[in-house]
Amino acid sequence: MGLIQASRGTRDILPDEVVYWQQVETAARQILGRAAYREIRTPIFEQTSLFERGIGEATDIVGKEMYTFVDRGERSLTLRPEGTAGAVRAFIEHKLHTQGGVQRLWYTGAMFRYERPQAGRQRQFHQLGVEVLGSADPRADAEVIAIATDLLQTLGLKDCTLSLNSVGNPSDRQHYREALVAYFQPYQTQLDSDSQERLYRNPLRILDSKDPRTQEICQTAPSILDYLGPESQSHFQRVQQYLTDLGIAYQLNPCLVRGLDYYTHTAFEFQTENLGAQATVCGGGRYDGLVQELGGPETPAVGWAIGLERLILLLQQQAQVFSTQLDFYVVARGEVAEAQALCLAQKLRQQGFAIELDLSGSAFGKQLKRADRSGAPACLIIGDAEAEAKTVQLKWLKSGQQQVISQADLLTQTEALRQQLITVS
RNA sequence: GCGAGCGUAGCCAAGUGGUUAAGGCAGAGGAUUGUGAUUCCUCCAUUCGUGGGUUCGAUCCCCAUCGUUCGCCCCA
Repeated sequence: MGLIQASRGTRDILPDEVVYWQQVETAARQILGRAAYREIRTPIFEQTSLFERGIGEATDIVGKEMYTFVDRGERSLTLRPEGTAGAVRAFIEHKLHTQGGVQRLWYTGAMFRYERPQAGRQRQFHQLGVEVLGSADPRADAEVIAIATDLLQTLGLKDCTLSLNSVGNPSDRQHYREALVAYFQPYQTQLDSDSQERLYRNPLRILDSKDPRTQEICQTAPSILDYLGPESQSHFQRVQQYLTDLGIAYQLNPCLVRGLDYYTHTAFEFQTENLGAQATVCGGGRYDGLVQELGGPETPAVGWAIGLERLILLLQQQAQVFSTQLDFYVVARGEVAEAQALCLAQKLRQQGFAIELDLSGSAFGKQLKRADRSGAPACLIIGDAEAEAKTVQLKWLKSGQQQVISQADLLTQTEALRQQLITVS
């Protein structure tokens, strides 16, 4: 019918759903604030080369998923596909390292990847992420994981498991990569076609193939954990020890590899079985080389990102209801009464009450029905008689009890009103 | 980028190559001109995502397109 719809892979978040988003944002602000993380807001688009260098030319994100365009000044720009590159660029550009010590940052916002939409996967989606810049201490790894755990738990997320791995430093990984290629080569023809292609380009990826025969072959493949040098091993051991000290359960998964080139040492994911193929709710790890790669000083770093659409899908599945709580629903009929209702509603709002004013002008019966459905514990009724006497009928919807009170008293006895609202609910 | 399924009102849906496209929820009005439940009555898709084709005739069959869902790839 020619109506313009939201573009493919984008969607509107309507008021009923926004309450979930606010719930997440409020919890995040509180938890991150307590841990001395500070919010950073970076641009939605960046120079294309930032992502090419930061994420890695060989990755799918850079290879086929970026929203890249040329602007009127002939610059190649890209809508950010993830948040880390921009945050690190800002860190370097504004020389935040000169502020000394460790920088703890967090961000939230829209990200863009050109992919086939699926449940829990869109072209415009939202992440909430943290980055700790300037610490190589394994306690930093443990801290970010603990904060993610805390946030997910606070939101009441169930059935979410933490997978943990180490991908070592670049030299460990190089040795491991060679060993893997050597192991897989004899099986080359038995691997699924995707994995055959990955054999030389990105052999680590073969490990998380979903093809049954490939998985079988992977069972006896060499483990990255046997290729970690002493330093990497010690780092990984300490991360695990700290998690145990924190009482955080995790599962070692030597097949866990991250998609982006910049990861080193710790890699982790929070996964669920309730999202179909999109199992990862939160993914992160350490990226000691990225800051330098982007032209900054040598700066170890660790962080994670939560996919908010996925998180909120899970919260909705758990049927948690967060409704905006109304205190009074105001109903009026008649010209004078309607004017009084308008003013009374506004004055009560100024006193801190949450008020919905019925604007329909329809019969009291209809207005009362709406009052009932609004979820407000009580309603205020003003008709001709009340308008004349400058009073209001205060009706408690649960009990049906009703009392007459003067409009002036209503505004001065706010403490008593508040008490009544509390006892009723 | 590849493979498969789906698209009938705000929501959930039945339906058939043949004049008027079930039903339910929600919504509006009324019975009740000042009080929430229940009940009852009335209204609520000139049209079946969009465009084209086949046909005397298409919501139904065919093609294309858009959207969506599931899987692969990949990722949050």
